[in-house]
Amino acid sequence: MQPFTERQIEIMEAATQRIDAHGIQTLTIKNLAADLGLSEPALYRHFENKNAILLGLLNYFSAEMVARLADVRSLSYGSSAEELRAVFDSQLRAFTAKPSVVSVIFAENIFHYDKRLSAKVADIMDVMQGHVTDNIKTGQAAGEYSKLLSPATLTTIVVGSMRLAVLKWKVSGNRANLVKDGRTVLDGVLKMLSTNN
Amino acid sequence: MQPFTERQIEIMEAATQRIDAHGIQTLTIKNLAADLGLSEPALYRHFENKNAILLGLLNYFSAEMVARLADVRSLSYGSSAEELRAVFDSQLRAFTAKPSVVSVIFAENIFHYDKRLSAKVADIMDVMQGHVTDNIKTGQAAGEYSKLLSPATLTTIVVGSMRLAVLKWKVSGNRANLVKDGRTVLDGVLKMLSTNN
DNA sequence: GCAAAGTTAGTTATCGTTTACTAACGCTGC
DNA sequence: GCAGCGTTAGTAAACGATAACTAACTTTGC
Repeated sequence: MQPFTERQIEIMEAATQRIDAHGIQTLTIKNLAADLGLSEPALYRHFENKNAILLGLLNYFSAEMVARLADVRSLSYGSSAEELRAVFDSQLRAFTAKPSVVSVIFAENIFHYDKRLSAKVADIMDVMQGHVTDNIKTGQAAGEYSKLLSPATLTTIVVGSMRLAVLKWKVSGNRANLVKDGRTVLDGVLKMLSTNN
Repeated sequence: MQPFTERQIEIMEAATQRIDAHGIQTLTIKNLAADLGLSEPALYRHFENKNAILLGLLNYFSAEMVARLADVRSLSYGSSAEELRAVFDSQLRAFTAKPSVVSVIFAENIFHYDKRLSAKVADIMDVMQGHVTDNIKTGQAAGEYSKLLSPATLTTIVVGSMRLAVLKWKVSGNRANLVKDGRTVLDGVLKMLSTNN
């Protein structure tokens, strides 16, 4: 989307960390300014209002994710399963590097009071599901995945399983190894889905 | 837990519906009182404070769910798969009957600002996972389910898939048929998990 | 020397909650 | 059979705290 200034990125990351650590209810301009060691009006030098910070941060993380996944998928893989592993590996590594992002990306409900914000979150979810559905269709066409279930149902199973793995990691206080645990779940799904087990 | 008065239940259901429709950010005493056609202080005749309303509603729905699922599982079934279908059938029917409850039961993040509230939501999630893990262990022991994957991984897959099915229904504005769509996903998982396909 | 980025000191609106009061009801005991 | 009394559930008005935001001034770096 837009190119953000350094200060804007600082503000958006501080907002994300606050939402992650203490919930959106505590995301006030006062708290956010204090987190950054700034006065409240200083924030308004960089964003028009509080909502613009939230919309900005969703656009910021969404753009990063779209670009990164496009990158991952532009490579060539020996099999559909291999590509799917690469996609989730990239995603789970990104979450591990910036755990607080998860609290904002997986947050259909906390932005429910604003159409634009909740639409953006739904949009991010659709991007991931799109990648998975593509992968499943290709894998089924190649005879690598079982055709017992429809791509739609399989997408729900794959994405749902991975989302819950992430949620469990979050509930554990990010103490678990998300890349490893997520890989175990994905391998499990692939094992059941594969035609040559 | 406690037996709630009729008025308390009215208040808790109004709060749940508001969270569902407009997000927790708009759950103020003023809005809630207006929804009920009452004055603000009237609410304090029935709950000590705003937090008690939220804690009360989580306890209220959690108790209903625990009792209902215990009931479902007290019956006897021809197979583990049949029992699992009955558990989720009951759960999805309950969600369909009271769609707003989902927004509050699936809300690890919106209660993040309060330990007691988020612990209660985590607790509710554990109850469901416990039922599923039990079922999977029994099904594996009976040779009905594949032993290729651990009960923990299979639980993540089953519960994760069903949660995403519910979330999709919610995002669709509850327009879809949750009982039917959820059943499709569960049947899909069971098909892959079953030893005699 | 000036634009960008910060400050102090306010604004108005709304938050959760309390105070003080009342109408309606059910139980006593004579 | 009803006066006296306590309880329940409501109200209007106001509380202090805090929300998002702004006007006006100062500092800073090229």
